[in-house]
Parts: sequence; structure tokens; C-alpha cells
Amino acid sequence: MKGSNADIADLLHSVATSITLSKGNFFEIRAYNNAADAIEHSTTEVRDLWQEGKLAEVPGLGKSIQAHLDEYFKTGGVKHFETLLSKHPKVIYELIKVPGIGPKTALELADLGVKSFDDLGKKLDNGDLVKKGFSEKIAEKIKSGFLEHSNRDNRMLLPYAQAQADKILEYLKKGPGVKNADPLGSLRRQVATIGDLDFAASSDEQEKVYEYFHKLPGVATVKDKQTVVLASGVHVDLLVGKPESYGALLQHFTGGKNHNIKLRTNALKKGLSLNEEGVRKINRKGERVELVPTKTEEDFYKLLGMDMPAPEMREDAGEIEAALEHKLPDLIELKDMKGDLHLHSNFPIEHPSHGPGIDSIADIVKKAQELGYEYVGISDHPPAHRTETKEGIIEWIEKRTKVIQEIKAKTKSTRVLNALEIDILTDGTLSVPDEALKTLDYCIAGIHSGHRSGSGDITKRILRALESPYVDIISHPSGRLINERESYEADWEKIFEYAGKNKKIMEINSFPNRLDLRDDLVRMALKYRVKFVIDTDAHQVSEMGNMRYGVSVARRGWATKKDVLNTWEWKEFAEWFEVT
DNA sequence: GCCGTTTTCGGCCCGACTGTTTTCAGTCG
Repeated sequence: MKGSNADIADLLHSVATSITLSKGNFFEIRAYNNAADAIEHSTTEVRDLWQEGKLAEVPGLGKSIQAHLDEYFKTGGVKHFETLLSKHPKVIYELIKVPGIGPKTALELADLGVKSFDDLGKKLDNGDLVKKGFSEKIAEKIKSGFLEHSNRDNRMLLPYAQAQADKILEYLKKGPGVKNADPLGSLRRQVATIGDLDFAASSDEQEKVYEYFHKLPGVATVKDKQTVVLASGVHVDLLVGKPESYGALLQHFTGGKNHNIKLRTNALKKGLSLNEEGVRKINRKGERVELVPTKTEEDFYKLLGMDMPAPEMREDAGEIEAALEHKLPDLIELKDMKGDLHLHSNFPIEHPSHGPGIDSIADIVKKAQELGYEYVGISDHPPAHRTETKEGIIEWIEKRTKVIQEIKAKTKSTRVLNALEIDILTDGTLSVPDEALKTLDYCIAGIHSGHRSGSGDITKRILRALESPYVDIISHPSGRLINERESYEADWEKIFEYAGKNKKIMEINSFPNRLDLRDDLVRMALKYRVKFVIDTDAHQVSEMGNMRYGVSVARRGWATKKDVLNTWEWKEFAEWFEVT
């Protein structure tokens, strides 16, 4: 849809690029880039804010840009922007998206006859650029940026990255004189996809730690002192700092970028300058003096007069303001989880609608007990409504209910719940008749077909499904499959508003390539007081350990324990679901 | 162009890397 936050951010970045090339005011350029970043990271659609006359709420949008956006939403374009953009070849606004290509390089490339992004790839391959006078090293740099851009979809999934990171951390902690070791960057912030694996360590024997790092199991090549490449092709970076300034190092390289920018801007106003070694005071002459090293991140933030936001929150999404006012939310933690409600077993089925699990209900329950859960819900897919008769579906459910009840009776420490994950059909009706649904402890409904219908359709489908008194939870609501399929373009505010008012729950699905709801949608849903469950959607018991990733998503969305039903004590949980 | 418990004018994050720069420009996170 034209006019999405991403579209507008793109447009403003293009304007900034154009002004750069026209040698305009440096700070005007920055203002446009800031505005673009703010919109890109806004958790609300800017179009909606405009409709409500609340554009000014987005930081970085002043009178001028607001007026331009007003014109944009009213007419579909901005005359002033079009004039600016037309001063330079159109292709540069595409080329600047390639890492390593900025405005200047993009213009140079355009002057050399690069016509499009694909054309750039062609000219890189056949050496045209070097022939026309581009230095080989720069061409090489652009090529790697081009590949990175083309493969941007193939960043590692967080769970895959984290599994490797856990092993590396374990190794690093045994290094010479190592006192601390932590992940950095997007890994530490638990972003859904990860590029490189970055780590920090503290030790008084820095050089020895780097030598030790180069011997990390699985290393294929040592690229430089701080970087090794694993056999899998994954780059691993390590920064070793002194223990007395480790907090500043961690803070600096955890980011995110916009969080740090705002932090440093705010600090400057108080006469403080921040870098990776600590906090420095600035004297009257504007000189940076008196470095105060910070041992922990808490110390670092304390010197700035604020509480420490969890790494997962550091995206400049309001956490700095909240930290200054000592109003940070008490984020949910993995140890709060008391059950898993979305699990698939291998219960026999003749006409499956979707892939069943590979382990038995008994094994799942056993695993739940091992994990210390107070309750566990088995939620298989019912038989396909197209190939199985209505009676057949009901019969299958009855058979399965019986088996679950037998296991339930034998299980002391963990309560076993009888559920299903049913389909929301293309017209919003459900794949299982009500008379069977009402026999369940709760019901999860999800979209498993017709993902590509337009925004209105998906919104209507979900809303219609939610109107059923038997539907409690919407599974993987936005339907994204990371690196494969984008989220549906649905009217999430409308869906969340309904859910918040009608006790309907949104799932945060911990499956590695789903992590759905997304963190930004969790944040949006919270505004409507929507409750969540965090589930693993495990199809084998080994996947039940993925819960931590759903918790990370919830934390990135600022969710607290009370927002997530499956952290609740059994009594309250049972009251909500009206089960015994 | 944006922004304001030190400013409605005069500031605007910080440092590193890379290339070919003999003191800086471009780009990135």
C-alpha cells in the first residue's frame, strides 16, 4: 500500500540525498534523515496520525515536514519534493539503499551510466565500472554491499543465531582473565533476524583473550584481530575491554543506533559527552575532560540520571523518556512462564489439515513437567474440513478428548488442557462446528490459507473469527514467515481494539521463523489493553525450548507479566478460560 | 529543518574504517 511508514521514510531519505547532492544545509539533511528514521520506527501508521491531526507527536516532524506530509496524504505527492528529486538522476534513490553506497557514490555511478539496481549488478559482474575508471577496491566494496543488499532477506533467524551465540559465550567466559562476556548489537537486543554475531568481553589480558578467541571451535578463518569467520560463513566479532569501563563498552555497542544518538544528544545538554569508555564532562571551553569510566551499564545510565532500559527496549521508542522519569515497565521474563498452550502431537489422524507433531501427547506432557509448567495445552490441527465429514471431525475430536482426559487423570503436577488450533476459512468461518468447539477447554484459531487476500479481507476474516464465542486465541496473527512472507496488511488497530474490548487473546508465537505477533504490533496491541499468550507452536518436544524467543518478542514489545496470560497463576488463568 | 529547566536563536552524537587523503571525504553503526 502506498503511503506506508516505510514508503514515507524512503521518500524523506531520498529528499535528504537530493539536498546532499545539491550541497544544501548539512543540518537540513540531517533533519530529513531524522524524520525518516522516526517514521520508520514509529509504532503507529503515520497516515493514521495524520488523519487524527497528531503528526506533531512524531519527534523530528516540525512545521515544514508536517505541511509536506499533509500535501502527500491529500494529493499523493509533494510538489516541493518532486522538484528536489528531479535535480538528480532517479536511479540514485535506489542505489543509496545498497550498504556502502551513499549519495556521492550513487551519483558517480549514475554518471557512469548505471540505470537501475539490476544494472549495477550486471556492471559489477562484467567489470564495466573498473573499465570506466572506478577504483578496484571501491568496486569490490560496492559488490559486497550489493550482495548483502540482495541477500538481506537471508539474515539469520534469532534462534539460530542465539544457539550459536550461547556456545561462543560459554567458550569466551573461560578465556584468560575474562570477567564478563556478553552479546552485543542486534543479538543482545534480540532482534528477530541477526547479521553478524558480536560479543564483548572484559579482561586485563586483552591480547591473550584475542589469541584465545582465534582458537574458537568452528573457526574457518581469522579475518583480523577482532573478527573470525566460522565454517558456516557467519562472522563473529569480539571486543575486549577493561573491566573498569566494561559497562560503557557494552552500552555503546549494544545500541540501537537511534537509542545511542538520543542518549548522547540528551547528555550533551547536561554537559556530558558519551563514548565507549565512559562519561566525560565538558568544561566551559567546550573541551572534554574528566573521563568517568563505568564498570556496569547501570552505572552508565545512572550518571545520566536515568534507569537502565533492558537491551530489548533500546530502539528509541520512548524508553529514554520513560527511563528518565523512572517509569520503565517491569518486563516479562522467561522464568515467569507457567505453561505452553500451543503444541502439536502425533495423535493419529486420517485426513490431516496441516502437519501434525511427531511426539505423543504423553511425551509433551512429560516435557512440560520437566520445564516446571503448571499447565500445558495440547492443540492439534483437526481433520481437514474439505476431506473429512462434519461427523468425522466431531468423532475424531471426541476420541482425542478421551485420550487427553486419561493422561490428565494420571498427571499430578501439571494440568493438561484440551484444545485445538482450527482454521479461519477464507470467509472468516471456522473449520470445526460449534458443537465440537464447545467441548474444548479453549480454542486457538489461525489463518492457514488464502494469505494473499487484501487488507480488508484479512481484517474481516479475523474479526469474524473473533466474533465466535468459542475462539479465545488468534495464533501467529500477522502471518509472517521471516525471509519468506511479509505480515498481512490488515487493519491491526481495528483488530486489537476489538480484541481488547472482548477478551480475545493474541498469540506471540515463538516458532523461529514466525516470532509473530511482531514486537511493534505487540506494542500497538498493548495500547488497546490486549492480552497475550506466548506459545512455542512446537511440533516436537525439543522445540518446546523455544519459549525464550517469544518472551524476547514480548519484551521488545514492552509487555509485562500481567499482559501475558500464561504467566498467570492457575486460579486466575482458569477463571479467564472458565476451565476447572 | 528541528528544537528548547541554561537558548524562539544558534546550536545540532561519536568515533572508526577505508581509500590514496599528505589532513580529508564518504560511509557506517
